[in-house]
Amino acid sequence: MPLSNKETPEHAWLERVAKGAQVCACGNVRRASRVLTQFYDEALRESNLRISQFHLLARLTIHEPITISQLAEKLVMDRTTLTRDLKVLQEKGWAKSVAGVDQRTRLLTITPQGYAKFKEAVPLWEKAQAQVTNGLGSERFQSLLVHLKEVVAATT
Amino acid sequence: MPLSNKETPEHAWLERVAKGAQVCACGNVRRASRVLTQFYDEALRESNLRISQFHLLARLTIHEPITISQLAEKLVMDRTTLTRDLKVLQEKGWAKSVAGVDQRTRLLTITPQGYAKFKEAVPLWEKAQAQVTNGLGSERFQSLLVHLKEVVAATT
DNA sequence: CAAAGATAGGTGTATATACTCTCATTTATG
DNA sequence: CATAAATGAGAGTATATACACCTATCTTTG
Repeated sequence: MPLSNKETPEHAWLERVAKGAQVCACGNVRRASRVLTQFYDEALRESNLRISQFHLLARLTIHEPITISQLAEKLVMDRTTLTRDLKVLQEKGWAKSVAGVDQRTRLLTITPQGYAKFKEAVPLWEKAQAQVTNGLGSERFQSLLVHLKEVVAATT
Repeated sequence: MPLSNKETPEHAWLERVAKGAQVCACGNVRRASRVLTQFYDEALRESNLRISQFHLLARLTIHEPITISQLAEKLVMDRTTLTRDLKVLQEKGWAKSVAGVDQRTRLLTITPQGYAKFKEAVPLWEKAQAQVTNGLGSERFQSLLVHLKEVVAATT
């Protein structure tokens, strides 16, 4: 009688390795990313803004006018991803882009409606952020931020 | 002469808040998720497996046979997302699903080709994982994992 | 200054993610 | 036992993400 998959030494080895993979740095960060994104998205729900869009508007507020490539670098995000994300913001009237002096570039700015939308979402974000920092405790939260920056620096 | 956007008290306040938003737990985790996903995807490139697919195969190895909802819960992932992710794995012949005794459920299993693909990617994953743990140092890496689990627990 | 190289950006394609709605099946209830 | 409530899963839609490839513009170099 042949061994079933679950009984082979091969499977036993694979299963042991697979359990080890549960400490994957990437897997754990991706899981946390899913959970936190849902948590913040829910908190911002009534503003009709997603947390990813909130982050973009915050960056535009600080850095406008800025080119797509420059903004992508600040967000450590692929340039073409940012192009698509910004398309949504532009369709909603929260951001716009005009050609720069260098005709190859597009200078991004936030619109008055974008400012208003960002301002509307700020207290909702603050509430969510407070829940997370209180849940972890200030010390562990600071530690998490530091470690995340370190892991980004170590793999960029 | 009217004030430009950048000169209004309103803008100054928004800019100050936007800078504060750079400590957003969600934003920092999402950024780390992008960076780590690219890093691990690049490491797994020659196996033609993405890190997300590697995680799914690892989970199937451990838990098969398992229903979609049960697996989604283990991954802290939306059920409908998992349905779509698994569709890709099934098209590539690495996983399959059959109806369970309860005719509403679909029982997921990994195929021999799925085992082979997972096994092929293991050394590539190990190398990437070692680079991250060495880059951070064992102590900080352990600390990061603990904090990520805490933040997931605090917001789930 | 014209041609080669470099740079900024967009498009095609594929995958990942989740919410809402719908359908099929199962379980609970009268 | 028939109907209502609950449950498991898929489809429609929208957004996020990035790689490979392409085009337009600018800069460098002969």
